Amino acid sequence: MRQVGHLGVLVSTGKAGDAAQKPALRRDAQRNLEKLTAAAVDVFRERGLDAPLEEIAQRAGVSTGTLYNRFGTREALIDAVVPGLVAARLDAVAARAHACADPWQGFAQYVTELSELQATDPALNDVVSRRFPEAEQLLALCSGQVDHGRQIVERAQRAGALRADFTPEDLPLIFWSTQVLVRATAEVAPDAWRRAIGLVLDGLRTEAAHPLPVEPLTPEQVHQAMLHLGERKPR
Amino acid sequence: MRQVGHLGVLVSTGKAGDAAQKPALRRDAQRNLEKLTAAAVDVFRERGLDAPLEEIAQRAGVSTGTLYNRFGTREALIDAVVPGLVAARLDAVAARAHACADPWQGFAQYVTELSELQATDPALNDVVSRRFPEAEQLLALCSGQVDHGRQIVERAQRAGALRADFTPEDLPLIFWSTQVLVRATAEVAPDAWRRAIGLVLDGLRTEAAHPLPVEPLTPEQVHQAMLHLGERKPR
DNA sequence: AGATATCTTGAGGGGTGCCTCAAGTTCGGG
DNA sequence: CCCGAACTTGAGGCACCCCTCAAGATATCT
Repeated sequence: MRQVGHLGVLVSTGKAGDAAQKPALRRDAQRNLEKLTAAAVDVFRERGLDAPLEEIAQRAGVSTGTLYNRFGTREALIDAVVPGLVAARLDAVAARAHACADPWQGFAQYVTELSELQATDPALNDVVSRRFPEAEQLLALCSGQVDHGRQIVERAQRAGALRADFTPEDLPLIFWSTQVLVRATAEVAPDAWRRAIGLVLDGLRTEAAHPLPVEPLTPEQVHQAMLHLGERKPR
Repeated sequence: MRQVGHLGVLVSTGKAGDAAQKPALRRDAQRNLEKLTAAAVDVFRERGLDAPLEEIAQRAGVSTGTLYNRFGTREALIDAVVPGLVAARLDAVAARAHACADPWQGFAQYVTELSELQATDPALNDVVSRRFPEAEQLLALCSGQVDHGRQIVERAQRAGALRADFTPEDLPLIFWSTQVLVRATAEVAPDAWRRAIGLVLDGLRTEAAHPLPVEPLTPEQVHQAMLHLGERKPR
């Protein structure tokens, strides 16, 4: 029973060229793997990261068994596909925010553009508002984005524009709101989220600040909450 | 084929004492109906209005067939049960808001207390953020609540405290946000929503107002959006 | 070409939940 | 006490979706 470990792709778990070289897929298997990742990209973009795996297999022209052979779990597939799908756009948003001369402007633009991505791309929406703990690449990517967010927040606060009691852990609150708003209004008023973001931003300026009733979340609480956000069950 | 119409309860669809008197349930059937509504109250409160009907039947000690005989649809059951479950508390919230001497205070308290109910009671959360178009009683109740909301908003605006470009149709945006926030943080930081509400409220004061990027929703759009909010599917 | 390890298939078993209907049970008036 | 109408039952069909595994197909090495 050779444990191939459902990797197949980028086995670079440690230093390269080590003992356990990649077992080298058979050529047909390699083709299928490519068809699968391509299909996954399409389906995830259209339907979000909860899309039925059966649809991905079908669109790749392959049976679900093959999908499970290649990637053993949904999250492995996500990890193989989604970072490439979202990394560039997320980085670009953070970069544009940093490039903004006015720190408040940079912050506001960051929040707005991220929400815009959420509204446009279901996969990205899931990336921003949920967490897939088995998806290491994606996890790393997210933690990088969290850093960007923190810097953008801190810069706006140093400039005295963003209220001082705001914390980077408050950012997710905003994106969670956008998530549900986008879902609710996508087919009826696809820009409605802009209005909500506008209202919130006005509450984030230093001049607007009134004391807040409770402490911010800890990063760990944010993480836990994001895990819960994917659950299907009412309770 | 006698069309009894899945009513059984309060047939008062039109003027009473008319032709189609209530067919009068058999005594055992009446008992079952009572057990069912009692069970539905419990289950809806614990799990929200999407709770499996099978669980309600089971908790009533009755088969699902009986449940479907009495109420033909989930919404009929909701309509029979939920108004009594929420009306008093919703009215009380609105009344307290009106009773507040300071209009801004009244508005802020209204938003806060409604969110509090959302956080506490899954059934109420669904009532506030979704719409069940077949549930006439409940629909009527909601439209009454909308009126209350509108009055509270307008009073705060007349007092110059609430920004003038806020509309009653913006209220649902807030409650949708609370909905997702409560779901995400219930087990991790059950008061987190208070922080989000605090931030939003600070954006709603007249002094905080900056121009908003898009028009408010129409009441019809709000209605449509609330219909969508219950959907299971990613898309 | 033959042999063998690798890969694919797709039916099938899980689980959740909705809804129905033929057959059996119970009520309650006569 | 009897019988028909009213009521209940619960297995079974449906729809999703997950994941597995024995059997068959295919690539690659010699």
